[in-house]
Amino acid sequence: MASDLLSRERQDAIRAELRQSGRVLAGDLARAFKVSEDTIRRDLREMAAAGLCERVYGGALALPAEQPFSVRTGISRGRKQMLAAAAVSCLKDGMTVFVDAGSTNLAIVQALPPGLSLTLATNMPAIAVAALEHAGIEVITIGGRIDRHVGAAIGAQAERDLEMLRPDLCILGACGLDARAGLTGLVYDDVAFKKIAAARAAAVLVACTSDKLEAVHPFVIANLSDRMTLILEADAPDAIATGLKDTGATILRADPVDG
Amino acid sequence: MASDLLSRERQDAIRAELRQSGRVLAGDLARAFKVSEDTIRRDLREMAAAGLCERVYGGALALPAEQPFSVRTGISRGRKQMLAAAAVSCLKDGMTVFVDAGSTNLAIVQALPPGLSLTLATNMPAIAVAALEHAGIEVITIGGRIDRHVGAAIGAQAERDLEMLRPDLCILGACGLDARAGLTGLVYDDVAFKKIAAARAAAVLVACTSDKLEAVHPFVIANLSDRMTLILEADAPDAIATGLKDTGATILRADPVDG
DNA sequence: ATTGTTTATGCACGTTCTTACCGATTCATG
DNA sequence: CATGAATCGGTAAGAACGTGCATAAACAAT
Repeated sequence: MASDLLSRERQDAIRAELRQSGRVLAGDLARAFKVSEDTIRRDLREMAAAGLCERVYGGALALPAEQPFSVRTGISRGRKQMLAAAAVSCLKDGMTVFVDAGSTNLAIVQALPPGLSLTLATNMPAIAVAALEHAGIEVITIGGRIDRHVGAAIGAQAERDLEMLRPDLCILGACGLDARAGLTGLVYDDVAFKKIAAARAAAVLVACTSDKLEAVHPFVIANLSDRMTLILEADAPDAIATGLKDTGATILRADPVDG
Repeated sequence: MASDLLSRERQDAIRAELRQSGRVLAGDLARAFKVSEDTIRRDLREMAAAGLCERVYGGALALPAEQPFSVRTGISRGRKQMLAAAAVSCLKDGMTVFVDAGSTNLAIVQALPPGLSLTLATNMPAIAVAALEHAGIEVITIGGRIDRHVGAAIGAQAERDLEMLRPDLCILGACGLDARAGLTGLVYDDVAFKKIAAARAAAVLVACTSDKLEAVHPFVIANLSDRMTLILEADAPDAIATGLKDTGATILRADPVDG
């Protein structure tokens, strides 16, 4: 390994190693980069703080890409459940629906009532697995390279597969939702995919937890329009809701009672 | 098993083992990880405190909730686990592997050791989800209509996706395995897909529970040849094993001991 | 050029973590 | 109830850790 790296380069190299083998040891890295273990520890601490790895005693581990679902799903499962219930009301027998990646969308699919018959396409394996639990659903997967961060297929192959579909409804996973900026996302390839998916559907539905409201991310998925239905949580501020409604989108509130 | 694991990694490995076989013994784990039983006991205590397992005298049990998988997987879980361990020994870092549908193959993917870096393609969403649990694996899905009976994408679109791959190894799910009839299957579309998958790979591996031995189904996937490796259970009759070996295939026996 | 500021690094220190060993206790089983 | 295995709590050694501080390099402003 090279010896004279900038700290940023070193961290990138650590990230690469982490991606490859899933784990790094502080001592090994210090020897490889010919710096003190203190420096490595500082790097690992920073990377952990930035959410790039999990710091453990002795080194660091790559965080399981599954974290978005197992952890995030667990944290706010109750709230997502309510969003899901509201989303289900927009589905009708016989519809063809494309379901984008995201833990909220996974909750929606899990919450589908038995007996509903749909054709459901998705690029996220976990959603496909959940959909297969329901007897009435015809499942179609969009293939391609799975992005660990998103947990779903995105990229050229996935976009090509998408072109076989003209769904009645596209259920998009949101990263940021803002009346002016529209629907925005963090990961470029993911956004590119969502954009195509949204464009091909007759209607678009976004179920959005309150923490995503008024968030603006660097890449634009779509502007809000009357083609869109937004499902907000019961506690979403009225001011924001009316602001969103002014864009022409349909606003649904998740029912606060039960869970 | 690797010897020099971080404590967190060890606990993750225990969790994986717990997910698959449902139970672990303190003594076995101590031997497998080459640490004292005290250390294992401390791990199990912590995991139990964190609600990740149930501590019992002698080891620990998986929580009932941790077994969300299909009925078929559960039936012969222990035996599949042993087949999986043998199959893992055929995989090497950097390989590109296509993994066909099947509960045995799902067990294989779940049993992959942490740190192994592979490119893994599959047509079965549940396998993709399992593969994403492993940090070092690049996952590619084959899209298409999901056959409910098979639990994976088969049909025209899936076969088209397959043409982008030239895997080093194809891990096939078997329905019937017989020295004369070769590898056979019940579902026509599924067989057609498997046939293409097998033809495109440099080598083919089949992990086969004993109940599939000498079974002959209506559709032929492939004849046995020296391109094939067959993994049999420890209790498979020797007569059948030698019969299979005469076709030129490599025969591996799943080790009955250890876990 | 010089001065001050920021950043990266290494070192020293006390602290925390992990582990193995030991003794006392509890448990499963005949 | 007797016995051996499994368990728990405590302890000690050694590794890993974080913090504070000093040094050095990079950079901006004067």
